[in-house]
Amino acid sequence: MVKNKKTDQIGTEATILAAARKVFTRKGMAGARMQDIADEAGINKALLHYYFKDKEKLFDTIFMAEAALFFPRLNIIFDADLPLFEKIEKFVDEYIDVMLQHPYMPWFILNELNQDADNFLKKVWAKTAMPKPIKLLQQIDAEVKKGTIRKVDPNQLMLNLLSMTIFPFVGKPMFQLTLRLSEKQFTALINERRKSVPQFIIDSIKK
Amino acid sequence: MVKNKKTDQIGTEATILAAARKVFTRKGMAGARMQDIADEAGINKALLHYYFKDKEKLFDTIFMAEAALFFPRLNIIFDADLPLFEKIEKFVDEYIDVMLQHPYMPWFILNELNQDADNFLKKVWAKTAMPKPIKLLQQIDAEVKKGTIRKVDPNQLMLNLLSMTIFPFVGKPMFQLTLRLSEKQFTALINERRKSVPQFIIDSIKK
DNA sequence: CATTTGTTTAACCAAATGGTTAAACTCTAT
DNA sequence: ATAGAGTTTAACCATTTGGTTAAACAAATG
Repeated sequence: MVKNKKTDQIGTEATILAAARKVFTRKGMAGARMQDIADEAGINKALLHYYFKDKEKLFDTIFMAEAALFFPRLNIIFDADLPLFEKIEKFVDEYIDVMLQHPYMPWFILNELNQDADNFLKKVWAKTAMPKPIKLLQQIDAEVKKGTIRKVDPNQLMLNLLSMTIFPFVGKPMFQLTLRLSEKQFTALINERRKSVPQFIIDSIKK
Repeated sequence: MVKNKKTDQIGTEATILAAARKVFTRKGMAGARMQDIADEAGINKALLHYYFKDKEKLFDTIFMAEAALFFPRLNIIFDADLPLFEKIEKFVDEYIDVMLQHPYMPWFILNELNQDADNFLKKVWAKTAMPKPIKLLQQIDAEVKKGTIRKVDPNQLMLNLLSMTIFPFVGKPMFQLTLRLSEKQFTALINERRKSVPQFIIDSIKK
């Protein structure tokens, strides 16, 4: 048996995965064409099926791998033993990190969730970890009761936090067009948000 | 020539459009099946094509009609002659209105923008009105300079405003699952946002 | 050199899908 | 009553697409 071929195997496999990710992100699962993926990867359809049995398998492979990256990290921060403000700062900063490295993921995930939430639940959140914001919600509630922050509905604050962190990635084309931002300008704006979003939130809720 | 048939014609056409909207929203343009739309509308494929030449035509009809509802309204608020805080309040309130009436639209629009921004530009924003937030941006800038609000980057504030207003609709399934909200609870939460979001923003930027 | 794995080429198949067609039936306005 | 619009039925066609297959080639390992 040959072993060193693995180098190439992994190379090709990675190429395919990257290509597929690109196409799936642009066109969605239904809109993506196996031929497009093969083209994007610079290989042919036969080889594509040599590596991945079928479209669904390919999709799931990508999706699960990426999803496994996203959600556990969420929970670690949610449950961390940190003061509220620090937790918010950390959340925004870390999540912008992950998203800058995988800018297509939010869209990917929302797409799946939107099309078949139940399936997503079984397929992804059963195997990785469903986001469990309870602890953070309780923490907010506690701070409100202690009177250390303004009276806010924890759910609303959570919605705001997630919206401001995630949405710019989902609505990127929209923002780029309406605010007339180049790629660089957009990334710069996003990076500023590591500071500006927590600042914005804290300014709003601190007494 | 018969004329009164129009009553039924409009009835059927509207039924088709509603059905198509539903299916397109769930499955996206590529994933939607004409047969599904026909079924959803309680008619047959032949009749579907009797009313709408092809899938693209049907899609565009829906899309343009809805988009024409969305964007002009945006600009009216952006350009309105109102104090900043009131403008923010009005924006959030009105947009939640439109979105509650057309909950699928944000997703629809983002989907299109994500798949082919250039095409969207030509097809939709050329014919309706591209969002032009300049005036609001300038207004924010002016307030900062006047010293009536905290020093904020207008672009960042704009991102925050749009994110908090739109994202809950886009991420609805995600929020419903993670926050364990029934349909009613979710709608209630959204409705509270008419007040809570402007409040949140104003609390953050007012001096 | 021979064997194995990776890869291409090119033809092919079956299923799904968008779209068409023609004939017949229903209803209603005139 | 009749003509035309709305509608159904059912068969049909062309194309796209996911996926397969077989033969041949490349490269490297043993």
